[in-house]
Amino acid sequence: MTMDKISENSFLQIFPYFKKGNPEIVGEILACARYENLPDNTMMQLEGEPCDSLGLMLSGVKRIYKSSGNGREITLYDVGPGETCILNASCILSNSICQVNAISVGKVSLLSISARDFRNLIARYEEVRTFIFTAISSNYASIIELLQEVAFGKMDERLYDYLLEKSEGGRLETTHQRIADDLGTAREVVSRLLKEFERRNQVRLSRNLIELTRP
Amino acid sequence: MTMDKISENSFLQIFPYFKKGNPEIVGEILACARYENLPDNTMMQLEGEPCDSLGLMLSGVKRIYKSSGNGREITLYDVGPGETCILNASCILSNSICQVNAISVGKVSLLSISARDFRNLIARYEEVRTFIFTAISSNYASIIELLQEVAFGKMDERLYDYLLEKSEGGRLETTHQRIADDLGTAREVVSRLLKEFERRNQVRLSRNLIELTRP
DNA sequence: CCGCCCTGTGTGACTTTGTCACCCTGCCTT
DNA sequence: AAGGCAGGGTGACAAAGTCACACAGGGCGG
Repeated sequence: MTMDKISENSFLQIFPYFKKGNPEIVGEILACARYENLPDNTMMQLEGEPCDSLGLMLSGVKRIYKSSGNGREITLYDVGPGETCILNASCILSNSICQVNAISVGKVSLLSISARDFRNLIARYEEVRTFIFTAISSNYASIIELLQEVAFGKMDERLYDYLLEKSEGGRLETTHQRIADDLGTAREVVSRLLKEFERRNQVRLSRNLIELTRP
Repeated sequence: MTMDKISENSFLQIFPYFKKGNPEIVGEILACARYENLPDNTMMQLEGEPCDSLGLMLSGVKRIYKSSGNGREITLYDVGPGETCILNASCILSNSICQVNAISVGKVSLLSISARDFRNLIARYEEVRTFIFTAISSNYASIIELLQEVAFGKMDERLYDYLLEKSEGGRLETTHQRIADDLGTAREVVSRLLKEFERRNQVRLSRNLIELTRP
């Protein structure tokens, strides 16, 4: 699906929030938005750079993460279709520097709105403000939960929860490194714990694949 | 200073942000706010309870923290005079349940605005929205920084930075437990590291007191 | 004034997690 | 066929969290 436009209808499918409320908003948004297609693994934001635009995700996933500076990473959250990255918005509204990195996971399509247009929209439409406020709240909640997990959680539980959440039909195709980068730990730790799970017959391991024995 | 009212002028001293912009706002805020005085160590928010009002801090400090459920705690941030707790605001705006605990550190005075009145103010005044958006951004930044520290930081560095930040004239009157609760670690860890610092002549320790030798 | 108690602190032993330094395997390329 | 490389395994040690006590000193009731 390579296109360079999107209809009001398909936009409303993905962002149903805007169905209620002033219908002219959607027109305004589409008028100032630029449609973008990105391949897998494309950097979308860089720590330390200013944010010049806000992205409304149409399809695919944008992973927001932080780097440790010496090889480790941690995923803060994912932004999926119908969502927008709150740190991105917050960065624009406060005219500050981006604190995190963002990268596409798989192919991504999005509507990009310039910082100026976004400030304009938010000043003019109550609905846009509420949309952002709602996103902020739910995002805040997930960040606090992550912080709590990192501060107090045990790695084995966090890993097992991760497997349950990410696997489909008891299967998860990924690498240990990828998991470590999501959880904010080291690859060796993930490998060790997975091996331990295998000894307890909770999983079966092979290259690029983890199978849960009782999903 | 025990009073049950506050003048527009003193309000503007503490919240200079509202000096520019529509002057009627301050009147509106004061009209719907209730003045409150709280003693030290008073619970101001409880995890799991709904937020019924927003607090504008006038004096003192409100500590926002999370508990692990088995004895440990971590301080997310402090809210001082001229600030308002963003999680509090976010909770009201999204009509959700409070995720964190808040407690007064020392005597506190504040203006309390009911959830309804706050929603009203934010709907009507651009300035109020900007005030909140700005607070959100800076608060977000501090939470992300904390998360990064917790995920990747070394405890000895975090502790030393804490001592530098919290001490006045090279002195810090507090208990090891208090420090541990701020940093999100165990008391024993703090005690051990401080002892280590003492062996290296970086600090002198006595009951309820830590002195930096080269502040 | 004495003994008790309670808060704050010190410490050893053990577990969990992170780090470092390798190694092996199987697949892909040349 | 040889070499390179991504993914994974492992041992050894360091850093941090947990558990179980021990001890000190200040305050207080008797």
